[in-house]
Amino acid sequence: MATPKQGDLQIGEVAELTGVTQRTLRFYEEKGLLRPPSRMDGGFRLYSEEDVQRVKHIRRLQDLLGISLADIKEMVDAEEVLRQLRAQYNPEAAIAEKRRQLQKATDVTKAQFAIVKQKTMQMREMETQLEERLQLFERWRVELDQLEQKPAATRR
Amino acid sequence: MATPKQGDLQIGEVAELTGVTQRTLRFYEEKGLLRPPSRMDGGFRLYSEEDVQRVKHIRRLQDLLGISLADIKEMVDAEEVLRQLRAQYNPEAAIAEKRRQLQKATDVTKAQFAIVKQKTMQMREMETQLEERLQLFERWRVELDQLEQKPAATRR
DNA sequence: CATAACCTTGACGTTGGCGTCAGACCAAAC
DNA sequence: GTTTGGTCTGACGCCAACGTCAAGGTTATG
Repeated sequence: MATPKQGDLQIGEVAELTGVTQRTLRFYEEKGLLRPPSRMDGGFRLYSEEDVQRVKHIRRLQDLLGISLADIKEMVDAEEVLRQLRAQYNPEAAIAEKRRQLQKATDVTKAQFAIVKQKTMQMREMETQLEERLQLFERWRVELDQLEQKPAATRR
Repeated sequence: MATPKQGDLQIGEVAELTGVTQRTLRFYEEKGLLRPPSRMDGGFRLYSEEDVQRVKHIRRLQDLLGISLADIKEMVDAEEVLRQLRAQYNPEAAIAEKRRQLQKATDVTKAQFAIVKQKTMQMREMETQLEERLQLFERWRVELDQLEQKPAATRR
């Protein structure tokens, strides 16, 4: 943990890779959206590639779903459970506990899925609405063209 | 404008119909998202059914696209242009002006359409991701079931 | 006409999601 | 070892999108 392992990134690099500021990264950590990264001897944060992915994921959720960081925290927490499940998958102990965690992760994921699915549908509705409107505009444009043509034709 | 026309609604009713607070309605008016409604003699606001639709629309945009009210204002402004076009469609005067407005409305709508389309696609990506994850969970659950079954079987 | 229920305009408060310093410390290069 | 550049922890600032009084005017109801 003291020796900066290869592949680890400092906060500035992560900021550049993810497109957020350093302040934002510390803020996410503060709010529990990012697990506290390891540190160098001097105290500098050392992020993993996984952390980078997580930040990108958080931003996608923010941008796409437009939900609060608190809600996003719930989601990424569930994914943290997933990570843990994957990690200690071999140790046979506490199967009941694993089952519980798996159930929780499943529930959260299903909830997310429901939200996303509903939003997707509404978005597609809006998409077709806009498409229809564009067609309407096109018809109007044609009408305007004709209005401009006729007087010009009758004039000569 | 002084006589409360039938079908007009006071702010409280609009609030209930749309699910927003009165404060929010005044706030939207302040920010130019709602055109200032007519008033009763005493100064009470009188909204039309169209205003109600507009509020609902604004909320849909907020909820679905997760964009700022400033951006939403641009969108609904464009739709106001549309309304005007529809209203004064007969008067032949100023065809060039109408063409200009139509062009603007078309541009804005196309921009909206692009945004919505992109978001829709990304949402569908996320949808399939979540679906795959759920399937993974299901497989794990089955594995856990087997882990529980085997020791029970070898024990007897 | 009194009284309850609704509405008005300020004006200040709040929350989320960071931005922006300040002052100090750490790391890397010369 | 000193300079240069990245990073640290507070702490205050800021904007959007409202919430929440306060003090008063308006409208409907008995």
